Amino acid sequence: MVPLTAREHAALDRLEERERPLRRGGALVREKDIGGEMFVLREGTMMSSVLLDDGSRQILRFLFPGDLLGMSSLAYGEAPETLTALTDCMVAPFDRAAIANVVAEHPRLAALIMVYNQIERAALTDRLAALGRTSAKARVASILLEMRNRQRMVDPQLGSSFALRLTQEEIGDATGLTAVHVNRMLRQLEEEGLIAREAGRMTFINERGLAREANYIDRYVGLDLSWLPPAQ
Amino acid sequence: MVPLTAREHAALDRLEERERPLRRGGALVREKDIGGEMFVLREGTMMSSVLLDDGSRQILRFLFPGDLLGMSSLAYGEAPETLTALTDCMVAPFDRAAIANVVAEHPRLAALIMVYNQIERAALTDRLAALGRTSAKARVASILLEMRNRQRMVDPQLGSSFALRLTQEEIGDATGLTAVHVNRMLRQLEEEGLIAREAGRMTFINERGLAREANYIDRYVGLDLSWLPPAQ
DNA sequence: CGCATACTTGAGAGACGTCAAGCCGAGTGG
DNA sequence: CCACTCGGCTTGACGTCTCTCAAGTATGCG
Repeated sequence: MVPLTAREHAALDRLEERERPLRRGGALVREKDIGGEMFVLREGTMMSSVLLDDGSRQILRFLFPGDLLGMSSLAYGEAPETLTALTDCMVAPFDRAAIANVVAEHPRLAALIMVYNQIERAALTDRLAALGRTSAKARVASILLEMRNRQRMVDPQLGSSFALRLTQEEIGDATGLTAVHVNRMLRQLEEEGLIAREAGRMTFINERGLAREANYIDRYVGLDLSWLPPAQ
Repeated sequence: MVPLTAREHAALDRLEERERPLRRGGALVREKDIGGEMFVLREGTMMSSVLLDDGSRQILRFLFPGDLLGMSSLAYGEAPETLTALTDCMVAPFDRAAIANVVAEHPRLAALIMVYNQIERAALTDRLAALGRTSAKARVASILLEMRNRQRMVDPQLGSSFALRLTQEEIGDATGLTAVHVNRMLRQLEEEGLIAREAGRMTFINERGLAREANYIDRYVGLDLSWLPPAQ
């Protein structure tokens, strides 16, 4: 999005110099963990979630390569959310001192982290509005669009057919529904000719109609970075 | 929270040098507004909300003195949310160049803005989990606790009795409920001896029980700022 | 081949929404 | 001072969306 200087590139490379693999299903951070480590997701798909004390789970966000994980450590000693791998992943851990260094030495990178925070915030508020004010069908449709669009940022030639890689229970935990009802909503979307499914593969038959159903907004377009401070 | 240097104080004062009053009910920013102004809320209570295209509204967050408003301008050219005054307010506008200057000149203040973003993020994810996975009664209870705790940060001697200053419709728009159902939930909380109400005044009779009902977490405690870079 | 995990479908229940009516207090204008 | 309106609160009856429970069907894996 923004051409970086050699010094900025070097600073980012230092954040990512260590690598750590993570198995599908593995937890990178659990709620209330202490340690304050943060990560760059390099490969794979993850999710962040919270557990309520009746045992139910709310998935907050799906994470894709390039995302920053665990930034809540900047404010809290205990992790407020769990980070789990949906597929085999590679992450690059770094600590808060590394962020302190970036902020002190690379103001433009610090500003880009703030931009990242705002994009994530907008995505969270979109889901908040979806949970509060839209129907089950709309919420499921919006998860489908979100997963495809975010996968497409990693693989730009991804078309209208893709591997969702979520169980119906995970879709339910993201949308505030039960797995049973997610199933019914998927079938309805299928019967209405909006999507098709075969063996975990999802195909958008009528993407326009799906987006209309879902009220979906892509928060990775419409960015305006003209204000960034000069590189240093 | 953190003792600031004279230079840092001066930089913050520069952000707040202009002041602008706002009447109860007035809109400071509307969705899709262009302009990218941001604000510090100095006095009063505000809310941020989005409108869905069926006309329903979701309130995302309530805002209190000291809060930063409209930071989404850091990422977007168009405002993604509306900012409305719940009471008469005073705000201090600043522009993105001011943020660029803070980031370039005052790394520790930049880091504090990141901390602020993470606190806000945690509050949003709490509400997300509440909407997705808790009952109507729990959501209403959690709004009551949130409003009291945040008012108490402005006025530390505020006790268990306070002016809520929200209509039942506003509570509904924040919790994803109808005003009618909010009314029923308030009455239930009252009948269970958790709260009392008289003429817009709310009193917590059994705060412990209310917090248990609500699953409420105060996101302004448990902060860990030990990592901040040195002042410059 | 047996087991676990995920998906599918039906029937019935419950939480929350919709519609409608009435009430109350604060302005406001005659 | 009194009608009048208006926004907000309250309550009942009824409808519907989503959940729960339960059973059955793939699919993959040791």
